[in-house]
Amino acid sequence: MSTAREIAQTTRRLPHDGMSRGRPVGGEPHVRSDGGLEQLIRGGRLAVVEQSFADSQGLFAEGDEARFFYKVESGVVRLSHLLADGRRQIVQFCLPGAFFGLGALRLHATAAEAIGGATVLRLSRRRLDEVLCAEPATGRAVLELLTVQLAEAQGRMLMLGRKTPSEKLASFLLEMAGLSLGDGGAPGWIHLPVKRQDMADFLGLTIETVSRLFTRFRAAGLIELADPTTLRLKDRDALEEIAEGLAEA
Amino acid sequence: MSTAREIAQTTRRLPHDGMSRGRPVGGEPHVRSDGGLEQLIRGGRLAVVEQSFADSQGLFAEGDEARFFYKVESGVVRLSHLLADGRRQIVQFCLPGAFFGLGALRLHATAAEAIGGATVLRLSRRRLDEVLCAEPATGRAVLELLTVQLAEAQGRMLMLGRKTPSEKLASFLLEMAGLSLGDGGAPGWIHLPVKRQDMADFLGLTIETVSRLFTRFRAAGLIELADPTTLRLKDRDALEEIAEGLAEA
DNA sequence: CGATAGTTTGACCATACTCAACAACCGTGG
DNA sequence: CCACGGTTGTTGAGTATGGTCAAACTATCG
Repeated sequence: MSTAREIAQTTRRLPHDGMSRGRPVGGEPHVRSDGGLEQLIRGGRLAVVEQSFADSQGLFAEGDEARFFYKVESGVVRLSHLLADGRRQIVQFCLPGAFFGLGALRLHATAAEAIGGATVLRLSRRRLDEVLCAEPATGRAVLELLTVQLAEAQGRMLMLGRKTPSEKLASFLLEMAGLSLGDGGAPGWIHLPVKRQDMADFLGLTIETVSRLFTRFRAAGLIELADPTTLRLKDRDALEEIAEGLAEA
Repeated sequence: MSTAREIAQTTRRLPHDGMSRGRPVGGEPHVRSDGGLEQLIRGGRLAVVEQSFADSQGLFAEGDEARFFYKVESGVVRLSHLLADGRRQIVQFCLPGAFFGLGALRLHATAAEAIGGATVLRLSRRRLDEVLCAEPATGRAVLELLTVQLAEAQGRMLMLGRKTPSEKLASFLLEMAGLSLGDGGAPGWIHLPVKRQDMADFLGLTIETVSRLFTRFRAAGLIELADPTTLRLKDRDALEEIAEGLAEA
C-alpha cells in the first residue's frame, strides 16, 4: 500500500538564524499554545531540519527508534497503527502547527505518513530533553501538549466505541471544519486532502460506509461537495445534533 | 445508575512522616516507574489525603474543576465519558499503583468512579506545578506517565476501531492478566472486580456480547471461570493469537 | 485515448444489537 | 426457614445494520 520510505525526500537544514519564513500558506489556523516550544525552534537550539514528504510517504514506522519529534508546517500527517492482516487505525491527523512524535518512549508507538504531500520540521528529542532539564518552563509546554493529546485521544475512544457511523462522520466533519477554519479557499469551503480510505480508517468504518454517508449527508442538505475532498457544511447545527446523538440521519 | 456523590466517603489526612504503610494488599503488581512522584508523596510535599470510595461512587465528574490528581492504593477506578442518552465509554481502568487525573487541563475530561470499593491518594495539582518548576527531574516523571498513557490510549483506539469482538475480549483479558499478576489468590487466577457492563463499556460492545464471548471462550478451553469475576487463562498462546487476529474464535 | 486511482452504488449476508426471558446470587426481613 | 426484591449474568429469537463482494462511474494524467 505504501512504497513510502524508498522515495527520495527533500531535506533542508535550516540556517539557525532561521525561521524567518512566514506562516505556511494555508496553515496554522487554530492557535495551539506552543508554549515555549516555538521559541526554542526559533532560537535554533533544537537542530531543526525541514523535510518534505510525498503523498503516503512514511516519516517513521511503528517500532522505529524515536530520536526525533516533529512539527507540521504544511500538509497533513497521519499517525496510525497497523494490524498484521492490513487493518489500519488512524489515531490522529496532524494539521499544520501540530506537534507529534512526543508521545513516544524509546520507540514510536505509531507509524507516521504524509498525506498528499507535507512539510515538517524535524526536531531532536534528545536535545529537547537537555533543554527540559535546564528550563522547567519548557517542560510545562510539552506537558500541556501531551495533556491535550491525551484528552483528544480519550475523546476519540468515545467516538470509536460508542458512536454510530453517522455520528462518527458528523463529529469528524465538525472537528475538521473547526481546525481548518479559513483554509484560504472560498469562505466556508474546506479542502481536506484526506481520502475516503483515511477517513474510514480514522472512524473505524469501511470506505463504502463512509461514501454512503457522504451521499446521505449531501441528500439531506447537511453538506455540499465540490469534489470528493472539498466540502462545505451547510447545516452545522443539524450536524452537531447528529454528532451528539440527538438527531437521526 | 450511580447515586455516587451523595454517599459519604472516608477521608483521612495522612501524617506527613507518612507512607510507612506497606504496599496495598493485592496491589502494585507491575512496576510502573513512578519516577520522582513516589518520592514527592513520601516526602509529604503534595498535601496527600487518603480517600475511600464505595462501589460506583464518583471521585469526580466530567467537567469538574481539576484541582487534584490521584494514585490508586487499592481497588479499581474507571475513567469514562458519557453521552447524553446514557451510552458510556470507559477509557481507562486504573489499577493499584496507577496515577490518574494528570491528563487534564483546567477541567477533567472524564469522570472517575470507584469499582467495587477503592482507596486512593488525593494529590494537589497546584502543588505539583510548583514542585515542577523547582525540580525539572520531576517533570520528566510526569511527562513519562503521560506519554505512556497516551500510547495506551492510542493502542486502545486500534482495539475499538478495528478489532472484532473476540479480538477485543482476548486483548482485554491478556492486558488485565498482565497487569494483575500475582493478585494474592491462587497462582494463575485473577480476580477482576470489573463487571460485565464495565467490560462492555470498555470494549465498545454490549453486555450480552461480552457474556456470550465468555461462554464461547470457556467452551473452547481458553479460560476457566470460578465465578463471573474470577478467572484463569488456560491457553494464553491461543488467546494471543486471537487478540492479534491470527486465529478465529 | 487507455490506464490508474479514487469514489459511488448495488445486492447480499454475517454479525452484533435489541428485546425478552430466565437463572443465580445477595442480603433483608417477615 | 423461605419469600422477596435487587443486582448481575446467561441464553434465546428476531432483526437492523454495516461489512463484503462486485461492478460502474469519474477524474486525472501520460
